[in-house]
Amino acid sequence: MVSSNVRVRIAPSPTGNLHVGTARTALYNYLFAKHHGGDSKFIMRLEDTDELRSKEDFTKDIIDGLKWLQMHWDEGPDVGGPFAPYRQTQKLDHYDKMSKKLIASGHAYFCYCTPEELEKLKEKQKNDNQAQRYDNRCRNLTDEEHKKFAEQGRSPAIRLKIEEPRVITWNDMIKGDISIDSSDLGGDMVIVKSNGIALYNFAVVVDDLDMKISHVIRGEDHIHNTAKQLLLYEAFNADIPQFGHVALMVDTDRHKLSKRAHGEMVHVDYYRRLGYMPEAIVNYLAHMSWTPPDGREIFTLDEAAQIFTLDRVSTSHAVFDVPRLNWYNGQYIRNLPISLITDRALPFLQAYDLAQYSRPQLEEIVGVVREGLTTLSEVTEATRFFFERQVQISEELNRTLMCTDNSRKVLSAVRDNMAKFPWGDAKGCKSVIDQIGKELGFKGKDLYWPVRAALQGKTSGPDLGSTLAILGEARVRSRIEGALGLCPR
RNA sequence: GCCCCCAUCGUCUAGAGGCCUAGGACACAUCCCUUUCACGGAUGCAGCAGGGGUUCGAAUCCCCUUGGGGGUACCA
Repeated sequence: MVSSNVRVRIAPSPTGNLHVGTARTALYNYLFAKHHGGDSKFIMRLEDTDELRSKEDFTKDIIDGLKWLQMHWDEGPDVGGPFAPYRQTQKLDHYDKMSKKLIASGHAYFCYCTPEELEKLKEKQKNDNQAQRYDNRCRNLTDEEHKKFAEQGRSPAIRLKIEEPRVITWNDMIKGDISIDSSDLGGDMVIVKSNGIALYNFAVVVDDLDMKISHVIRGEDHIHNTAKQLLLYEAFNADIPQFGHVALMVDTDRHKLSKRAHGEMVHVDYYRRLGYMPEAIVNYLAHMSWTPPDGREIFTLDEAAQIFTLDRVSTSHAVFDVPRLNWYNGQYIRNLPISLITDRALPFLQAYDLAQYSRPQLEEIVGVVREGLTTLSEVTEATRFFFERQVQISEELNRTLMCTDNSRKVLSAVRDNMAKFPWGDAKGCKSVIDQIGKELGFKGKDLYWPVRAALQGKTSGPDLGSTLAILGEARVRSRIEGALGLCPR
């Protein structure tokens, strides 16, 4: 808890569902703010100026997803705040006003070039083997020329003058000194489109200024944007925030994680549906490019916030590795309170008749299978035999195991000793089976497998004593009798 | 093409000149525990991209090469 007044933001654009990369960037901003404590604020802002691709469904997915991951913001489109609105499409007039200021101060100008003209310019540059960029041709239009274009009915875009050459430098909080030459920025940049809508780089700067953002932590795909945005801060003669660029997450082929190439696996919602724990996702994402000083692997959001610093964020790409995420998920499934895991498992058990068990029994059921789960969606299959009236025993198992004389002896003995089982007591039930084994002279597989198969429909699964204890007398009796009936003499 | 960023086991990383015969975790393999599957425990496998410097000493600093990634829009 060093200094207060840190104001950071996550600014997703609702052009797709919540991306794991966005989640990680949000996480680093969140941790940074929480680490500084005091009056520090984590802000959520929607960058929806791309009217073609933005959708309300995506907005909902992003907000829900981030909240599900437990990253709560202090200001945002849904909770408001002192610098509302937090949605760019609601600030279009404001951007317009701000752009006119830059024109008045001589930093920006109207550009009447049509897309066709620009295309032609590029074509020519390409043929001449020159770098493709805007040639600043509208920068010094005379009043007469302005009039002429206006009379032709052309509506102008607004461009920011970019002085060339000059070096733009900043000390990146993650990467250290970065410098970019203004000549490599592609010429005077458009800040407002000819349809009057502000462009990304401009809207971002205006918003970050409006919202008094102190630190900008984002993906390194924004490094050149930062150079452009720095020019805008200068034009506004405003204080410049600190910038930090996090290396991207890539796939096993080392390409940027994208919806196009990877489909749903880049979306947080995909993992949510599969039954991943938000705690595990956050832990995994945090640990991806940041390591705590003490090297621990498992930590909560709060614990991470205590010790999070940007100087421990990695400068190089990280491969998004699902097996590792799975390991984290398994850890949390095993160690979070059983009542919580049961709550989360319930949606995956809706196909079953849950009323046949009490809540404590349901917790026991989830408790005995959780050890083997990677994702919670697997709980459906893992617990099937607890709920279904009839257990399916395969042809083969039937032939090779169930219909042998030995198995029939074991099962008959279990049926005849039903009264001896202390239902509800796993250890007690187990010892009754052992007792039966002793009397029959069976042990190991010979003893356990027939019972296991009769009750679970398979020879591997959760602990046998627990299974008996939870199933209870009625279910055990009917399953044992069912199994005996499968191979009548 | 041009610009920028990056470079330690297959993967995530520790490492800020001697503590490194390079540590941990995931994955994988073997063993132990165990009626089974898992869990857990133990062990093993495996890495400083290459080449030059600087230095008594380099994974760590500098340069080059190579490789990888990102950016080059009136998208965000």
